[in-house]
Amino acid sequence: MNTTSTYTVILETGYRLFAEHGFEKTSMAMIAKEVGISKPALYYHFLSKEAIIDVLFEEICKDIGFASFFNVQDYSKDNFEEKLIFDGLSIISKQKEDDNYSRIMNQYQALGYRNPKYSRKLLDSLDGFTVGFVELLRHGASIGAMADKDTLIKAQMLTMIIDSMDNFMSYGFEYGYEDIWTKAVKAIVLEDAVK
Amino acid sequence: MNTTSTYTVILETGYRLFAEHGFEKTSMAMIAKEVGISKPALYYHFLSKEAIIDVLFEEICKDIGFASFFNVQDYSKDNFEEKLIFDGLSIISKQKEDDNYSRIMNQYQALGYRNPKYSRKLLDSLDGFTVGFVELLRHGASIGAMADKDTLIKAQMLTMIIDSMDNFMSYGFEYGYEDIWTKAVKAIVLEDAVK
DNA sequence: GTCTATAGAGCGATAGAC
DNA sequence: GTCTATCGCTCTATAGAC
Repeated sequence: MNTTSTYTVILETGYRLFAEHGFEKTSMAMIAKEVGISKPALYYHFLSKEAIIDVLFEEICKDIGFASFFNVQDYSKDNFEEKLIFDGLSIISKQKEDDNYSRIMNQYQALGYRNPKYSRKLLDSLDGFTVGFVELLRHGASIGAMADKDTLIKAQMLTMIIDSMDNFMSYGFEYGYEDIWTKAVKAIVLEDAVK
Repeated sequence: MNTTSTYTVILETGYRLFAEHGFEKTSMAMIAKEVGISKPALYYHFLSKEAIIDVLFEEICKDIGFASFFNVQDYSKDNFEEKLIFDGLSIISKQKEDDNYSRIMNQYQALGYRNPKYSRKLLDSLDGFTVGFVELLRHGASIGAMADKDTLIKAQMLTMIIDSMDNFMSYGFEYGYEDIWTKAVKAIVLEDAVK
């Protein structure tokens, strides 16, 4: 695929400008100017502004699946806790590389409040994490790495913490993310020594 | 104070319309029409659209302090864990009463990405929660209700979970919030039996 | 404090030529 | 596939009367 086609340049430019100024304050004229073409040329490639926003959304959603970060089959009794911590931290690392990501997602979340077309995919993505964590924790229980208890609640908790870390990081909040994730995982894996 | 003055009606109407349609898609004409006055009358009360948004932000920020939900002096050794769970759940309850709240905050977050005027207060608010939790956990340690260890990390974790629950709830995610919060608190209070 | 009327700018999108 | 020119609309904000 030609990754320097006008089509692709438009998408990359749109991603950057949308993140920087927001969907509404980024006009088609701004995108066209930044790409170096005229407005009608932009409309030749995309039927509307919404079309650009939607195609970008599709592309982003492809990359944020649970399976991109966690591979259940690699988890053994010996490395379970350690690997769960490591894979979670890899999400944090990826996040640090792209400042624009959270800004864009914040806007798709806003769109989702008013249009189920966007909320459905966001919910699916988060649900994928929860389902993935459930599977992972069940696997952990089956190999004796942790207790088989409250798996759904634990999975939901991990999902929320992952999502929240993204959020806080994008806002420049200087939290001890590595320590928080580590503590959360340890609390969940080691749980049930008490109560 | 006259709570049915035009000024107040404008703020209440703005809050509702901004939550429903977003800042950008809510025009001054829409607000004026909904309030039942003309556009210039609206401009008599507020110098600009941004002024309405800013005054609303001030009002909202007043209500979301840590101290509104947690009172450190009420926590004793006997009720510590139970009360921490209860007060956290009271935030969830409040959240459930106002669908508009998270939608509005999502937008102030978006504004904060591009204007420190908004991000500063949001960061202060979250920081207030972290500082409050640190104080609360230190108090818990001093009265022997929990271990005096990793207090900052624990406080940050609780802050993130509270914030994330708000977020997920507003999106209609049917999570076991009560159970998640309860488990998080227990994990933090009971921690250090191991490691 | 509220109105009618309007200025002035920017927007998404298109016509039609090349 | 790209251009110049422009349409039609909506927006924030104001002038000036009452």
